[in-house]
Amino acid sequence: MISRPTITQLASQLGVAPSTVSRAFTRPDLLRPDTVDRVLAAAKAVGYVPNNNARALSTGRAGAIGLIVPDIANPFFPPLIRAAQNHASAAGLSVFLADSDEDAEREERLIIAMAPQVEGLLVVSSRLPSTRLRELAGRYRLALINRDVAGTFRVLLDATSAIRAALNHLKELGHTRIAYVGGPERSWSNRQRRGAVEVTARQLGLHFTSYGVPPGTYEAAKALSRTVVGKGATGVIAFDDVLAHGLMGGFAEERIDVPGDVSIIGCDDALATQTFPALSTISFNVADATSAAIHGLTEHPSDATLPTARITFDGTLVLRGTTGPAREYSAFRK
Amino acid sequence: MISRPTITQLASQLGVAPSTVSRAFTRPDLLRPDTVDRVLAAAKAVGYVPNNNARALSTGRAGAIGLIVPDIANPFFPPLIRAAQNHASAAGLSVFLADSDEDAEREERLIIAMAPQVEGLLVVSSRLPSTRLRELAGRYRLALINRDVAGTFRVLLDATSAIRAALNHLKELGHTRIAYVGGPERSWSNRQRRGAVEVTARQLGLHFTSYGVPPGTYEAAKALSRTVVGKGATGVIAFDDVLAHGLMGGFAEERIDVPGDVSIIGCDDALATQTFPALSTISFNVADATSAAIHGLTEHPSDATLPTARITFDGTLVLRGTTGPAREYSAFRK
DNA sequence: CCTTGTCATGCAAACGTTTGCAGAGAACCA
DNA sequence: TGGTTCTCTGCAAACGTTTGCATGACAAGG
Repeated sequence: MISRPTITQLASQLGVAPSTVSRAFTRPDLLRPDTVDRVLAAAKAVGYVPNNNARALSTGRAGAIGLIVPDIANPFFPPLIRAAQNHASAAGLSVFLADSDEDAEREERLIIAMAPQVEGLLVVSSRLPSTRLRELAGRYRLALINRDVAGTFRVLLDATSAIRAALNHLKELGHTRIAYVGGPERSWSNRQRRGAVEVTARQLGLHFTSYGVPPGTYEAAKALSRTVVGKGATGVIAFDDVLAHGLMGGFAEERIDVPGDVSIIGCDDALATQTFPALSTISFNVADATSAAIHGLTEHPSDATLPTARITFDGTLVLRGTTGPAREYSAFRK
Repeated sequence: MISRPTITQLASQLGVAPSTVSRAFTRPDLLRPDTVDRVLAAAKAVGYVPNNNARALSTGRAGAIGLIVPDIANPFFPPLIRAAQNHASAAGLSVFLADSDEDAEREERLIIAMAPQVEGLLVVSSRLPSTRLRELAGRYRLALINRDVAGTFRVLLDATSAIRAALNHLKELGHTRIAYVGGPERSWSNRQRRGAVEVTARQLGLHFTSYGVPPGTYEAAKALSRTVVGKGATGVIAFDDVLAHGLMGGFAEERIDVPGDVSIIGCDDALATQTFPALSTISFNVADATSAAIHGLTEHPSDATLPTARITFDGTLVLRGTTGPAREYSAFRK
């Protein structure tokens, strides 16, 4: 910014060719070590920084990746964003972040606008229909996270086994009536988790009810809390920690004790211990998953779309303070 | 991506000059309307998207701004980030996001690395020393948010008047012993808020104590909660909602009732009603502040640093459920 | 019919890099 | 000494735009 030195100026100042300066940065192995030192020292002295745009234009590589999330305010995403930043910058890439605001059309516009400007796009928890996504993945370099579309490159956080552990745990505590409180309908994670709860409940002979909170907000979950417990569920699995937290907020207002009256397990481990009692939840290694996705983007030739791949990471059940022995069904019913 | 059409190809296909195609996008007023239509239609048909890098190289304008925040996971920032996205894209700019991780050195490295690649940098809640910041602002186009450094372009969320209102409110409720629980020491907001609480308390004849939770985390605040109330404060102002929430978590564990035993007011209005009882707090118009900062970046000639400016937005006290009449000091002391 | 002016478009240079190719020495070997 | 190989560096073209200037067409005015 503000008319910075160019490679040419630096070169003439040093009495070498521009290409030599360039190579000092990109292929130092081709130069005599002391030449490299000389160039680098001069560069530092005058504050030379390579112009990324010129570089991108010349090499055809953008030096950046895009990251699209449905809702940056959802606490699940910041750690993921941070991981993406770190892995990207380790690979010499910047990241463009965009928020689709849970809106499929906006998401698609973002993909189309960003894709040509970057080396690849990390699309997290896409709200687009699978067919559309497959089409886009055929045109652009997309790596999906938490969306299982056949024929694409995707990395998935799989809650299945952790949910099985969760329901086993609840059953051991004597719970027989289980509820699942779901989030956004377009969310693959939501459908996957609901399915896992349902089939596991059936296998274990537990009564299962499903609720939905499409907006996926704290408030909406809170508003639902009375219903959930009124129908007799004593063990509830929430789509994510935000909903779990919302349910707990509702319970608190209704003087329903957690875990005395009802046990609750969240998902994502995004709220850590910011809940009282501390939330039992399902934890994922988000950093590894993000790393895998970025590797997919960077390790494949940049002139083609990504290969088909399906990489999964299992979640683990972490028990904190919101699960406890079941109470008799009618004992606390208001 | 994946060998997209260039302006030249599109031009020869249409039988016009590349410059005509270029102008159809950038200066359509110079062309005959039907020419513009023809070009735009053809562009859409072949999926032509202007290459931002080439454009940036040619114009010298990067088409992007940078955004640096200390901790993306702090709920204060996502709404700000979102606002930045929206305002930037309205101005035809993308945004590069970076997280300094509360680390001053890392922040400086980020500024130096990003500044040359963007049209300007939004530095939010900087942790750098003022002198350093002033120096950087003299070299790069920086707009600071929530950091008051003379001689720079800065927009500030000013809590002073809201804090005065808060303390008046607490006094009316009968509170005489006020505590401030601060956050990161390098944070200007923290120092400003602490100062405001201190002078207002003095003016109102209230007993004032100050605490600090340098990491600024929920856990740290929670750990401090016993101390705060043990020393007799019945009214506490927290640096931000995260800390307020942490304190409430601690109080809940200690069976200290909010607002029965202690009243608490947060700041930032970032946790909305995600707390039980709903948190009284100080709310800011973050979107407007962000907009002002971005305007600063975009409305000034891009070949110079930003003019000195100091734009402030006042916060407003929003009372929800965490403030109530003071109890006798010893009445609930354990 | 000539001049002047306006409007729409084309030409070509420039933006700051990268990189294939070529050339200059130096070093080695016979 | 002459040839060969190697190492290092320079030259120049290319990447896809934008934009100042030039040009041609056409209309209006005299």
